[in-house]
Amino acid sequence: MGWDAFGLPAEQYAIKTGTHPAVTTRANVATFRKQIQALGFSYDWDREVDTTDPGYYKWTQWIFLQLFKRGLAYQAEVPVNWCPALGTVLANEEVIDGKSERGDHPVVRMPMRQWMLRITAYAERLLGDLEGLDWPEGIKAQQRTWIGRSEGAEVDFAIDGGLGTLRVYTTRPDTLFGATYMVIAPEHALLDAITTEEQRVAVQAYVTQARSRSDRDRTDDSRAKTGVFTGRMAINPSTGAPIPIWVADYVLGGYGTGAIMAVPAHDVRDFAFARAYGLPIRQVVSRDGVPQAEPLEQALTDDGIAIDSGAFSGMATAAFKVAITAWLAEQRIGERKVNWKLRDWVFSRQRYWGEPIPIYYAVVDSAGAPLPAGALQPGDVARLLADGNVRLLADNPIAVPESELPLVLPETDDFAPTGNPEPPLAKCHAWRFFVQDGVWFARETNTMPQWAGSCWYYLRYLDPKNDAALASREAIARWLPVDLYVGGAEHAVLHLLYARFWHKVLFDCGVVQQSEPFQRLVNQGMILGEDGEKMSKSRGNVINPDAMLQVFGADAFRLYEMVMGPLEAVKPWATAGLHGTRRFLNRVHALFDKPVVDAPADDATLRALHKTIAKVGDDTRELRLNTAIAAMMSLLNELVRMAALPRAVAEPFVLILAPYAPHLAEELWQRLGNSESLAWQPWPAHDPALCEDDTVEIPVQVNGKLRSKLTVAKDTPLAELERLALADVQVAKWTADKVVAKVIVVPGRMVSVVVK
RNA sequence: GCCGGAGUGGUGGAAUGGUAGACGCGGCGGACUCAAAAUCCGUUGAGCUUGCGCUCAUGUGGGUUCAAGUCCCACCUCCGGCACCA
Repeated sequence: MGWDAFGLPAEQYAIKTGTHPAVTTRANVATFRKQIQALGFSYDWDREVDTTDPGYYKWTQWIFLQLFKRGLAYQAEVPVNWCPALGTVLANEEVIDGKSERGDHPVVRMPMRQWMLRITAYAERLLGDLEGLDWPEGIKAQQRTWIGRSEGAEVDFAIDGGLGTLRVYTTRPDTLFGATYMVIAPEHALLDAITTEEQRVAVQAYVTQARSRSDRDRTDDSRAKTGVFTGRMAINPSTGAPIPIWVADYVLGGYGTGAIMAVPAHDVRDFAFARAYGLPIRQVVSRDGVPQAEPLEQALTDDGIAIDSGAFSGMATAAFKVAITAWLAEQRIGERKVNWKLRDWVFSRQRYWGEPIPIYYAVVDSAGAPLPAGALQPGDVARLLADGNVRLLADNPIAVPESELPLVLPETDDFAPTGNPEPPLAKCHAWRFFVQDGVWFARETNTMPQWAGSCWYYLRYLDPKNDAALASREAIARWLPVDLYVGGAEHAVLHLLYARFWHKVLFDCGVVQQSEPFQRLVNQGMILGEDGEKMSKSRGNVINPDAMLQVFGADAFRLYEMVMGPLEAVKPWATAGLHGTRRFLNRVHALFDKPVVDAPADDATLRALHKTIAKVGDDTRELRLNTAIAAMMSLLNELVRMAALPRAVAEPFVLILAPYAPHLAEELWQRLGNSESLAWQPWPAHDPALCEDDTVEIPVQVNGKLRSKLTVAKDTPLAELERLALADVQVAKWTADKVVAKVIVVPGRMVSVVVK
């Protein structure tokens, strides 16, 4: 059991009430632990972990240092959501339509120094290794989309006026002849240089407007595309034709080169833009070598046959791509290029309640000289820093030695925002500033995001008390990889991608021996409210497990959750269904009021028992918990008919029931005279011979319709089955004045007669 | 729009290409009870016959097959995810 207890909710509650997040966390953990224990899960509580425990986050920090040493953790200027009114930086989910979720205050995007993790360095492996994983196709597909590999080419376009070249990325280099204009993103570095004097005012106005637009607005597909001509022309290298360079925010600064060649005839976005601004549209791909009638209704984005493309005309798209990429390389104006949508991971948060990042910086004066210890106190250094008399060597981060981990979060009662974009830890002067070798240093004040602790917790389960390593080599060798990971689909990309990334880094560090952490993944479906809608307080359809436990008991509750339907399915709660599982348990209990006898069970009962043992075993392994329970219900329906209960039936029945209804099963086990818990009993064995019946019912079809059933010995020969089928009274009615054309006999299964 | 998943009785859901509706919930009838609840027994897809039976039925329309809920093609609806990524 693990508590992922750092993060926003505890911190926000702390700011609101003044209660330290550690206190809230402790109380919440105690409540949850009690609830979970009441359900009777077989967790190994000796392996309980808590991401906020310094003994745990020591290793979260240790992993960060490994990332840092490998150049996978670095600093960059990244925009954050700064809310002046609240005096704090907000997470993306706290910002709605450019306003803070709390209080509806304006939020501005401002650049800030952040720690980043270079997950992009692992993009290729994160994509490729999905192949071998036993995961739901949907999750794999989501990860592939998120990683977003695309193949294409980069191409240089000469800018008119001797301004050098503008490089674009395209996945359709074969449409180069159809590029009739170019677009660069508003944040493109060359925009200023490209813009002509006549257009400068218009372009600057557009850029300002684009910047104020939230990401959400910018990516709203339904919004009409906007843009402004920069005044500058470029040269299409394939045709030599001058084409205008526009600036438009439908081109993203952060992807590819931040500039595109626009081919309106063969790209829906370029088509819409060209239409809106009256730009030329030139067809260069056709379905069959013949251009479509103009004006075009829409862009033709499919592959096809090149037209009007110089020497390349007539080529199929795939071949053309190869040919033109080679030509571009030859001309030294382009090359093949693979691009990824995946971005590096912003790894710092301006929060108190998270793992401190184990990094510090030298404090230097305006001349760059170290600040000697002197008689200064940490508070004095803070003041010097605030007044600009000293600064931090932010470009030279220094790792906290591993031997000094954990770097513990300072005790404080002031975890409120600082009122400026600095994290709350900046206010903990005595923690932040320290003297080493006679000069001052300052610690990093950003903390890690909540993902950090949950990225690797499965490793800590292996060896949760180990103080010398995150887990011993023996424990890692013994347990990994995780053979079954059950989790919600909401973690499809972020958590599962981050965890895979860290695991691969640890693999490269030699800490773990497999490159993937979770071999098999199953997504349990969400339980909806009784109204079929997502449970939510505002909707008032929330089911409180505690109340259900009170009324129906833990076993009935567990059983109901399992019998509702397939584990993966999203399904609505129905309290009425709980009556069914409770009734089942009552009936099991009543069954044991019958005398338990040592006499052997009759053949039919024995067969039913063994079939059930086999089915419950198979279904449990395959996580078909609903049908496993149904099978036990069926068996019970047989057993209640008996006057006495043979021990040889009662004991295995209790044992297969135990994983599903442990409380009742344990009680019945004791009533059977056992003093030791059934937890130490092996799964009961089933006799395959008893799982097959001697006589079977064979359906007989005539022309595909069921007409009769034969009850015959299991191993009745084919010829005999055919004879019996044709002799059957019911079958004869349908074959009477017809010709039997064919008889298909599937032994033990079915007889199918075809008549004409 | 793209990707993934799902459409089966009144209802939750079962069904290696081989007897559609297992097992529940609910309903109906009966037993017990003064009565109700609980419990137990029976019954329960629709329709026709109320006889042995027959016809229809797994979102829609085609197809493959002796045989299709299951496989193939086209489409509809719902859920989840992504979405100006060139």
